[in-house]
Amino acid sequence: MAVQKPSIPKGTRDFGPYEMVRRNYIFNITRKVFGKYGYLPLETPAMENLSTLLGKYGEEGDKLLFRILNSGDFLSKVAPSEKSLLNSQKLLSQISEKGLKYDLTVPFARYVVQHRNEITFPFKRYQIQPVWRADRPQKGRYREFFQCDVDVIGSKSLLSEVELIQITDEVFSILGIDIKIKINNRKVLAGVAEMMGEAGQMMKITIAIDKIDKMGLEKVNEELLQSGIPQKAVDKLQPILMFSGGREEKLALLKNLLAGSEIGMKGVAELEQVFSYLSGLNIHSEVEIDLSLARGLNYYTGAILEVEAMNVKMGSICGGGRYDDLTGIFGLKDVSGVGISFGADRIYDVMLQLDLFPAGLEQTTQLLFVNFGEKEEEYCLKLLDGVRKAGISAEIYPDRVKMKKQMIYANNKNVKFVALVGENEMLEKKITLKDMVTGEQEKLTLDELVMKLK
RNA sequence: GUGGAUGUAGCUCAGUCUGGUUAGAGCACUGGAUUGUGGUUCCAGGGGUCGUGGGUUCAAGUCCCAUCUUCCACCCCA
Repeated sequence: MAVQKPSIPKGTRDFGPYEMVRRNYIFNITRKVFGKYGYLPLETPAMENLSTLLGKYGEEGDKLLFRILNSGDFLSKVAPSEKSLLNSQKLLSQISEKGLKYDLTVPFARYVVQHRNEITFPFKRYQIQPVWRADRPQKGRYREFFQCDVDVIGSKSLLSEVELIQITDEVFSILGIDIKIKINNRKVLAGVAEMMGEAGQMMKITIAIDKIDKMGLEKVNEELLQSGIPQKAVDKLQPILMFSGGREEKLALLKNLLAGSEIGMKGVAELEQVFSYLSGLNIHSEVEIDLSLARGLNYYTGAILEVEAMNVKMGSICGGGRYDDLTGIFGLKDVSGVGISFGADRIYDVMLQLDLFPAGLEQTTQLLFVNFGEKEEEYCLKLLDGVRKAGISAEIYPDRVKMKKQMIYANNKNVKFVALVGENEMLEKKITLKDMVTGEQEKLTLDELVMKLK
């Protein structure tokens, strides 16, 4: 058989020990903070039935789903008339019924509905797992990446929104990343569309607001007109497009503009309530109303959140929001949820760029016993046991090879101390301990060594 | 999905424009200087289907086409 060059699929990565200790550092911190706020862990399968996934993420999302081919002779059951390439959409639905999960929120909703009788509501869970998207990879975008989700489902209280902001603030403050939390509300966006007389065009309008910084007022207006929105409606949007000012002014402007829209006013009230709760708390990060924040996932109905890192160019590192009826599709009505998702891979990239990982994360072995030979091996094995029982991570070099090789091993692995036990030490019942940083060495008893390293 | 760049040793890259002996460097690796001492130094050595497939040519790492990979921008997103 010809030797083939090993490789992994586009947009996926191996995580070596260097990456893993740093990734675990992030995961451990998020887990700890989530737990502190009363969230419990959950895991769901890597794959879901396509019926669970399709239609939840918009048209774009459906395209980005990884589909899994049915097992066995998957073509045998397809009618010959549908095997033609022209029929690919129809064909696809018959040869594939499972897909890799696209996010953690939809499988979570599925779980909640399926287990509704075992769950005590409000249900607070966190979930740290990989998700897959068939996107074209680029900076900070992977086809397999990890999300750390926290959600609370079964409560409409805005305290949950506030709690998510607190969690976000705490996690990033521990990690050392300066962030800006951007908040908006789908009800406000719906109100804006309603006020323009274009209630159905909320997404189009929001995308246009989003482009104002990049393209400028004229181009945005042009694009709106081109996409079939009448001049009269576009005119009504101008105050928002041309707006500049702080949070208070923004809220005042919205109240004024959306006075005729019940849903819009509700959204504004929600925003105000959240900020009122926040005002009494000690939040380090900047929290800003961003009217251009839309978020593509079409299950959001209330607050929407996004986090971006300051001082570094990277897409959003967190995103989330409230979904009033995600469980409705699976047959459980009137259960509102809200959650936020931490993008572990982007957070990792940001921390690497800003050099925020603490030193010494990968040091595992504190002490290495050099292997001098058969008798020494046996003797060291007992010492090793004693050292480990004292809680010190230690190992013996498994092969009786040249000392130089063993020292290089210790050095490359960042082992802090090396124990040298040969004939002399065995007679004296001592251990020669070498400090790999200073190069100094001294003869100690086992007890003295344990005291020193503990 | 659209547009642009990229691919040469395990890694980072030179060589490609202007085709012509045996394709180079640094790092890493192996052995030695040093048989109980690593991280510094010195010496020696191994390692390449030049991403893959096709074409042009007396001759292709170098020119042409296709394809894949990675990266960047757009779209969208974590």
